[in-house]
Amino acid sequence: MIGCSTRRTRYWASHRVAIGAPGAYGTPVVKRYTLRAEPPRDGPPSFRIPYAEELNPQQLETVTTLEGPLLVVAGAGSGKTRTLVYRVARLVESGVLPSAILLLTFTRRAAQEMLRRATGLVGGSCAQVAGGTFHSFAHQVLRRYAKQLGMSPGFTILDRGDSEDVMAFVRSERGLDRKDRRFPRKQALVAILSKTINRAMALEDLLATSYPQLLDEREELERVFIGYVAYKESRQLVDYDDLLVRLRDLLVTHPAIAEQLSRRYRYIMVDEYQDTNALQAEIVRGLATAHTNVVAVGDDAQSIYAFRGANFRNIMDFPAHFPGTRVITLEENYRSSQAILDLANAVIEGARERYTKNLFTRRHGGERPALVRALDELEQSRFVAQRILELREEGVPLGEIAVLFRSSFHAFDLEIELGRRDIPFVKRGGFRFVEAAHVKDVLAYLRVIANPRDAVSWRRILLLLEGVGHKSVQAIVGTLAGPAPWRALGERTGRGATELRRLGAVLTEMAALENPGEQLALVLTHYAPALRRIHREDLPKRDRDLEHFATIAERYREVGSLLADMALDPPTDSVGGVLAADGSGEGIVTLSTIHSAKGLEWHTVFILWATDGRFPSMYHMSDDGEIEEERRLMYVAMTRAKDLLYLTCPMEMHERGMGILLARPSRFVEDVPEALLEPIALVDAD
DNA sequence: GTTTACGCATCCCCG
DNA sequence: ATGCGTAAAC
Repeated sequence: MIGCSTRRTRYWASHRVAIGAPGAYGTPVVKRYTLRAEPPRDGPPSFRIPYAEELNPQQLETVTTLEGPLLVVAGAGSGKTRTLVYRVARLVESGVLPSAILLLTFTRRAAQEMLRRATGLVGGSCAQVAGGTFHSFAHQVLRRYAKQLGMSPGFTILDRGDSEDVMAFVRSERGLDRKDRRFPRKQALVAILSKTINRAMALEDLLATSYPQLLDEREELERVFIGYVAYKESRQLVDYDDLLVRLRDLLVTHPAIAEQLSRRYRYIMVDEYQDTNALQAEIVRGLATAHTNVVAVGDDAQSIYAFRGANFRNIMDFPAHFPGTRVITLEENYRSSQAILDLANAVIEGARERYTKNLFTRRHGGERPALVRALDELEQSRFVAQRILELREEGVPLGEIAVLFRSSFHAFDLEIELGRRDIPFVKRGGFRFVEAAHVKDVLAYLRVIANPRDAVSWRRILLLLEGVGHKSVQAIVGTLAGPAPWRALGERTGRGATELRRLGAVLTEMAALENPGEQLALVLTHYAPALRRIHREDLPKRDRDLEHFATIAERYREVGSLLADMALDPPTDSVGGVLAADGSGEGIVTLSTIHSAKGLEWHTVFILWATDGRFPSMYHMSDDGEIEEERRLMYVAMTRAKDLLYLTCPMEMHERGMGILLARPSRFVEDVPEALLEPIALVDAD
């Protein structure tokens, strides 16, 4: 059973009924037979790994407590990943089948990395361990049980841009896009709906607390959202939130399936628990019906995804949902020097709310973190680039250096400077290449083959045709039917008939192929003229992107998994500057948003734009909760550094519409005792 | 019905 | 600075 969550679940289920979803009524009563958990086995197992020698007492307790609910509050750099890796190894060494372990992480890369390390430890393969993000796990389960849910296994996953397209369509259908009618934009609509779902709030309550100016529009908003849900439902479209909602609903309305899943995954571990939301917490509870072997690992001081509906109080609530939870706290930091930790601790101590632990380290001393005041952004870039070159001279490999920032665009100028000085770097986070218009176009062709009812993609590829606009698209999409609707395209007459015939032909040819690489080759040939006609600027770059995409596609044997990965785990790295002539093995500099740097560490870390207004960002200074999240973000950024930490602070900010503003250092470092920071002023050589 | 040029608001973090 | 909706031109 779903335990203590039953009442709330019912509320949500009936809330869904209101917007046209199947309800939770008539749930059959299932008799339960509890199987004993494994192990115990006969006699104590013998372990190859000397756990007690390699782990501290708290880590050891985490690793050896195999049964029952466990909450691990793990501070930054406290060996959290290491502990999880050893726990997987311990389970396997204890005779648990790898396929009975479920490891839910924030990115798929994190899961893969942990399993790789666990495999190295136990000497056998941990590849059978189920792992990934909540979204990818939900996708797998929904595909497997699609039939019972009345879904096609080939359902299409909408990314945020797709969701916005659908929302814009529904919005204009209701005549809300006229200028005299003030109504939220598509991005805002998607954000509002998503928040009601991820925070489990009624629309009215969300509006009252977060969007009071929209209270008068409540009924119209509700109608738009109903339209949005209906549009998706009739076309086998599933957005990110649907993946979680449908998995949760599956667990509630199909107890037999929940039981089956729970018996299959006897050992569940959830990483980064502070960044899960109410819905994800409910999924965890729904999976733990046949047992309570759930480990939640997280750090309330590192919660940085509230904007996505995450709630760090999930951590505090965990013991209430799982009676008998053992709580273990990891407070020893193995990563950072004392000087860096002192600063980070001082920043987090300024928070309104007390967090659960204080970090300490045995790495006493260390160089004081520096606060570098630069005149403007150009000077900041010059300082960072020059300092990186000096560090390299001093023997710090480029791969051990990272530059972190609040927002992707904060690094634009630095990227130019690094390129000018031939410093190789990779940028993570921010704009992703699958979101570029030309890549989305190409993906749309593959998507209509996989799901012929995917109207979002149909609209996209039809609009590419010359002489076809919104009205014609509407008419054509209305006539599409059956399992291979592209066959009918050639039969249309009038404007754009030739183009449509060409499109019909290429889709027919594609449908006959199985291999994603071959399908894509056809698309690229077909798409080339449209690309040149529509996206005139940056042609060479766009060509390179598509080539890049082709090499990715060739790695897949099946289109469905290619499309799912592009939506759920898209490639984020875009290599800029000069590629490392990497005979040296010294790696390349990492440029990353702080969000994408979660869980990583470097010898030297630069934090750009530690300027009030940029960090904390101006858009997040209105309410206390948001400021607190910015503070935790700063804490996360600082605790990525092992030995050297530089905060750079340009004193001039260029703000849209306001010209140049004089600014102060971030309030988070201004409030800190002076002794913790080394102030540095920049002086020009000439 | 389709395309394009122009004024307006909006700029982040992400699966 | 860029992308959106809207109005006038093709």
